[in-house]
Amino acid sequence: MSQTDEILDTLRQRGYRITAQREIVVEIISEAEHHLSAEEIYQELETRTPGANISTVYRTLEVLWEEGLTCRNDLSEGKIVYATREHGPHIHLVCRRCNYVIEAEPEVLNQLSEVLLANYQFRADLDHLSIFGLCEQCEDDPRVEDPHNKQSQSTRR
Amino acid sequence: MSQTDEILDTLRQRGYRITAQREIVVEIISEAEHHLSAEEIYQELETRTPGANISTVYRTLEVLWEEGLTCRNDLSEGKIVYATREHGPHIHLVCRRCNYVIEAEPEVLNQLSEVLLANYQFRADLDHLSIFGLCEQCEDDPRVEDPHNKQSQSTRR
DNA sequence: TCCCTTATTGCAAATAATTGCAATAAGGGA
DNA sequence: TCCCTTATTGCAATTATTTGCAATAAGGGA
Repeated sequence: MSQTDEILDTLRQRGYRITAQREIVVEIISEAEHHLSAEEIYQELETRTPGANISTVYRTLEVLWEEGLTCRNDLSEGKIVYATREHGPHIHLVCRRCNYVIEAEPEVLNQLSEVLLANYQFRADLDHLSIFGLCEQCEDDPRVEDPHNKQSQSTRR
Repeated sequence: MSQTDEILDTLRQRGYRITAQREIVVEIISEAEHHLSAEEIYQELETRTPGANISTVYRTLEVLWEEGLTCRNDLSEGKIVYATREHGPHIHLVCRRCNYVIEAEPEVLNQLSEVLLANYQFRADLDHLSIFGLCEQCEDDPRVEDPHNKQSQSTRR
């Protein structure tokens, strides 16, 4: 069964109604090579079947995320991005200074996952986690001179 | 030296200008008992010195966060909330289904912190991390019946 | 297959957050 | 202390996301 159908089936089993809009949104995310913003998904939806509304896209994405069927990440791109949980998986180390994103192995979180479950009975979504912090370059930067580093910020890499 | 002055001093040392607006925003966050939204900070700023603009608040909060002087969290409250890093510290386990938040000990992340630094040269901000997932109740919920659980959702706890 | 219940949608309005730009003012140097 | 540079602000407009509500339609039952 395809990725798309698996997700739709899960939704159906959980009592959600399968609408044309939801089908296509799931299809778009499943087929995507990389993560997509709500706006991008809406644009693609428009080309496939015009007439839908972007609030439907937002609501569909919310359902998919709440049901654990997609991941949703703030990668400092100015908007939230979405992808299937099969995409990747990797955790995102996002530099809060230069916005550079390092993709890290999710295995580093295995122990944490167990601890949170054992100590807090919390089943954490750790594949695709976003963690903010400082990359090596920003950590080493002498802060006093050019603290905002506007020029090199965008072209640092 | 007070919390407020420490933060302002750090900003000054890093080349930022200390404006009246920034002073008060830092003061408000430092004195706060709990995390605050940008809007709440703006309201408080208005009572202390009217005339400032909320975009200044947003920009100040961005600087403070980028400089590692405050934490910024999405706790599923519909808006981002801010607090000093001294507040707490604790990590937030946010249930993606019922929005319940468990406050967990940051110590569970000690090992992760070391691994990220050693393997990726990334200095992660792990105190005050938000992690989404499922709480015990939502994990155990039979999904097929009443998947949205609207009634009990808000009153579950 | 048709009908009924009610989840879902489209729309418009509201809220949250960001941004461009001209005016202002912080802080270093003379 | 005054001046100059330029970071920061206020304002208005823009973008991102959410929400209330009436109309629509999915899916189960007769």
